Amino acid sequence: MSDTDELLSIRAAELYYEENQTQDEIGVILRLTRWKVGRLLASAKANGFIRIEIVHPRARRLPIERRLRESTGLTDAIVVSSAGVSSDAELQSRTAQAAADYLTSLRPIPRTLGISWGRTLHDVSLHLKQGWAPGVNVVQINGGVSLNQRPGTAASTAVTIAHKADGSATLLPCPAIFERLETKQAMEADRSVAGVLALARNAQAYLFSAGQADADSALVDSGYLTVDQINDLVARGAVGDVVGRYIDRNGRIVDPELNERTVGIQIDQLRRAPLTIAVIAGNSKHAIARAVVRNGLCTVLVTDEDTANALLED
Amino acid sequence: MSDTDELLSIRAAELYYEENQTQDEIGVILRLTRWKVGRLLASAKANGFIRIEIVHPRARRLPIERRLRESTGLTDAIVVSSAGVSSDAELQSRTAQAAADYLTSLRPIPRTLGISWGRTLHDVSLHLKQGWAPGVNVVQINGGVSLNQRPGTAASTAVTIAHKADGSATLLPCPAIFERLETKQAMEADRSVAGVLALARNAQAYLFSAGQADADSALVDSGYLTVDQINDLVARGAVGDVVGRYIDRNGRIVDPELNERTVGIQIDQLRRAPLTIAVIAGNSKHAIARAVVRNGLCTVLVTDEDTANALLED
DNA sequence: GCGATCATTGCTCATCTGAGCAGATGGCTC
DNA sequence: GAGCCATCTGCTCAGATGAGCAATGATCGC
Repeated sequence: MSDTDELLSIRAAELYYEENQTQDEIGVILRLTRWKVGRLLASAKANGFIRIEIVHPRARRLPIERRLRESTGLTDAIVVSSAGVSSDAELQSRTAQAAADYLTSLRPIPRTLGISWGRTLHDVSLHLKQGWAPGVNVVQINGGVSLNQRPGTAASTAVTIAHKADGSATLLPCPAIFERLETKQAMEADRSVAGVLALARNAQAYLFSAGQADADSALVDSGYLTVDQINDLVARGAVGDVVGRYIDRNGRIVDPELNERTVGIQIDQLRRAPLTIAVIAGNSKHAIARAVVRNGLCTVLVTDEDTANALLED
Repeated sequence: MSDTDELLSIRAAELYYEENQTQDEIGVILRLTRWKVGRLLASAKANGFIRIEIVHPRARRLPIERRLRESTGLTDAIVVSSAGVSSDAELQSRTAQAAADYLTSLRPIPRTLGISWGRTLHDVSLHLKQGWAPGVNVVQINGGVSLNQRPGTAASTAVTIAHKADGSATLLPCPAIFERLETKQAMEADRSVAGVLALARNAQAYLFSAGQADADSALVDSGYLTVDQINDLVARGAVGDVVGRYIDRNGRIVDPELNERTVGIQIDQLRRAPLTIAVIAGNSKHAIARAVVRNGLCTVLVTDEDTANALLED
């Protein structure tokens, strides 16, 4: 397009979008036919001079969602807009809200829903509305009686989600990671735990988040791992954890021995499940999000715009 | 609007603006009539959820221009968009470009144009296109043979503007500020200077910028004033200078003695002139811009979006 | 419970707008 | 300078959209 046409297209856009003039009226002002004005406006759009943003906490980015689905093979992708977001906390809250919306609109409604725990899922549980589903059995899929007392523990998340669905919660009453393998095996052999794990393995759908591998991890917070241990995992290639298990960028378990001492369903069970919803948001989680998506650990991803764009850049 | 309607309006907006669906198609997806969809979209706009920005160096903000005209009584206001601008320099360049555009489209074309000098006007002179007007006599309206050698001096600005209009430049060959009043009076009495000043007083239009009152001022740069003097002026209420004369927020001369030693047309001559174009941009110039506009020192203001909004906040 | 009032809904109609097409325009080659 | 190709322009026509209006439904005071 010529230089003067470009300038004209900007003048036309000002009159059209800011002054709400019709293309006809603009034509009179700029001494052009209305068809020329229409073409100028189209070219302004095509050149990216017109930026339309939906500024709202619940806004999603459908084009990015589509590109994500196409490029990754996800069955579904939910991408929340980061327009007008100032803090990472706000972004995570928006994403949790979107996950809650997605769960609510899910059809068919899963009879049993396996969930992990953490700050993100706790946030999702808070955003769900009372009666979001008519009865769902929520099953905890990895251990996690928090060692310290804070809101957002595994139990409260599961109970809240189940309660709001007028359903029941089945808790996994044991730590996330045992110090000794024998204790863990003994625990798993116990009927109460084995029954929950069996239920967890047969859940119709899974909802989980993922943590980045750093000192802020919920597993460190809860006292299961030390910062030193995390640093060691990172040195060995860990990008983050999924259901308490640390994986590298290729989706492989970083420390098999540690993995053995971790209670909960295996990564491979997620990989085989038909409906696994990952909720991962925030700038620090790009790496783990990439590992989860690239290695088929989820079929549905709920995330934020920036993380999604990072995934698309591959 | 109800909460669910608000959410629906966002969903509709996503489909309409990001996916280019028709309101009819959206109606099918959201199980609404197309009229409902239209109303939802209208309400999303009315609530400010839809933000449309024109991202282009030449983009202007017509609604802000209109509000400025209405609230200040300016005969014209040109406001350049600051969308996508990263530096103050870029903003000033855009504004200079807009001023050049305004000059070019000015009708009737002024036979004599009085101009001040400074970085901004130099920038304007560079953005003018060869042949922007068919002959204009450009007259310098305040003294300013720069004491050091840099591009952007008073003379080169006037000559460039005149040259590009295939016109002539009349320079005011004397300093901006004299140290002694007697020298200044003697100079003004000289035919060569007096003639230029008479021409300057009778210009059909004026084009000038304004400087903020701080150490970055062009008058300090050029060696006419020291930083200490500026600080003193600021302490006495100065917000900036217009054609070399420092004024306070009420448009009054801050230091009459200094003013007497300053060569050029008086502030009051600007106030009386029928067409005075002020070009003022940048975050540091909000105060002086306010002083210029509120006190009727210009009839046309060319500025940036942020400065304009600052003016509107009064 | 009942009417009055006000917001909401579905509709008609006029206007606005984009797709597609034929003719005009303007370089470019030979 | 003739002819050709690509681009641009103005147009028709159909689809998309907003304004305005009557019907419907909700809400409130009595």
